[in-house]
Amino acid sequence: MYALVDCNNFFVSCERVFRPDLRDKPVVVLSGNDGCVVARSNEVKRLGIRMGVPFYQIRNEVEKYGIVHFSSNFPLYGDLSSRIMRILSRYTDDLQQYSIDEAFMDLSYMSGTAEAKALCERIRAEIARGVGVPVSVGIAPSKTLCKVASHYAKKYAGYRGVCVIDSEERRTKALAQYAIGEVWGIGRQSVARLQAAGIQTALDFADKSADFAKNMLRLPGLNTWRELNGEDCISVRELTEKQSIACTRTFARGVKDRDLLEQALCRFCANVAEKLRRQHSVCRQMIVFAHTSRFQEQRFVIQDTVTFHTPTANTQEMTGALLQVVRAQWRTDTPYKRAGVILMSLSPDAGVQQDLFDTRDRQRDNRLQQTIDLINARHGRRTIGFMPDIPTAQAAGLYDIGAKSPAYTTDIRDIITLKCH
DNA sequence: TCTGGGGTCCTAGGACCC
DNA sequence: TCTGGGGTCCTAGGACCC
Repeated sequence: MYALVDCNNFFVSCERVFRPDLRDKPVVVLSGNDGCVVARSNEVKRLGIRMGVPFYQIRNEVEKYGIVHFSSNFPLYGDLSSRIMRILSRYTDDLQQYSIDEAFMDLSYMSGTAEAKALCERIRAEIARGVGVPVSVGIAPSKTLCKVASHYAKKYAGYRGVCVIDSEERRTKALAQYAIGEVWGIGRQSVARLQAAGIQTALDFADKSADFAKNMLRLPGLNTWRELNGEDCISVRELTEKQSIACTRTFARGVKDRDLLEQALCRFCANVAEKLRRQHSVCRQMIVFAHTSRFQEQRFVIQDTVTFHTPTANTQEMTGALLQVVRAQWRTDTPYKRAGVILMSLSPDAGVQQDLFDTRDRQRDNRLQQTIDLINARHGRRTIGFMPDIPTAQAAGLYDIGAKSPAYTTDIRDIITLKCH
């Protein structure tokens, strides 16, 4: 038996924690450069504004209904998320965090679903009181059914935030009203194929044979089919050790200056390398890219995959390789709109295979890197680093973040002040 | 004019091995 | 003219997720 704890309209709810005046107002949170809508309050959902729609396309609605918008503030969301996860971890030995705003709790130690439901109601109240974010809970024997249950918990106020699927009758009733495209793991391509075969609801699919599911959608589809039929067979990888680490950005305006592009990429590189070291990994491959707008007819691309013979987590070494790529492929007068660094083929930093012909003094590199990390940990991020880097990305005009809320919980300068009279 | 970012898993096909 | 069988590993790309 699992419980899926899922935050309602997470980013919007985070903003509302410190802006209670917006609790019943229409609110959206936007992606980078205030490009697209990535979170909507219920009021906004009711207006029919779709997830992912470009913000400029809803200017009229924003004006008409007084929709309040925020640029995304990940330090805030990440911090509130970890507070919620900490609460959840007190009630299970096996907490599987699936994303920033949801986690599965293994509740098989509970005696029955009534007990589990009561516990989840308490957890829900504790999170509301301790963090201020509303959550919904779905309880069921498989993760896919938990997703279905949490959907109903959100949709119908009568559930008071906790919905349980614990009998054959409840399962079939829930799946019969559940559109196939809403099922976890069934995306657009799969929906098209299934609908062509006459399948409309989750129950239509669950009632077919295992062979049908496998032939239609391969192994992942078969697993979804099993889960819909109550079998627990999808595992969620622990979030702690990443398989790949990326930092990519779209620039508000095209970058035509090579120095500026190099500075931006070097900062991305410093970011990913830092994350890599924090999880005690090294990488063997690094993808570096920069390209022009994907909405333009003619596209120009800088892209290369660098392979490190000796896997590394050293910012200096990675930065050097990155600059070589940019300098080899750079075109003048090309407005690069998006760029990024992606690290792949990660492995633990203990037990790195040495290269007999390695020319770098890795022990020395590591001592320098550790010292830099130590200084930055003590005196703040990017107190020192490797050139080229940008002192402040905003100063360089690379991004638009006009409506970002303060870092209420992660920067002492942004802490709220209470005035008591 | 303006159109995000960061992940995972699976599969097919090629290179290579004996 | 005829041209094996059974594997592993790696990679690119697709599909999907939030």
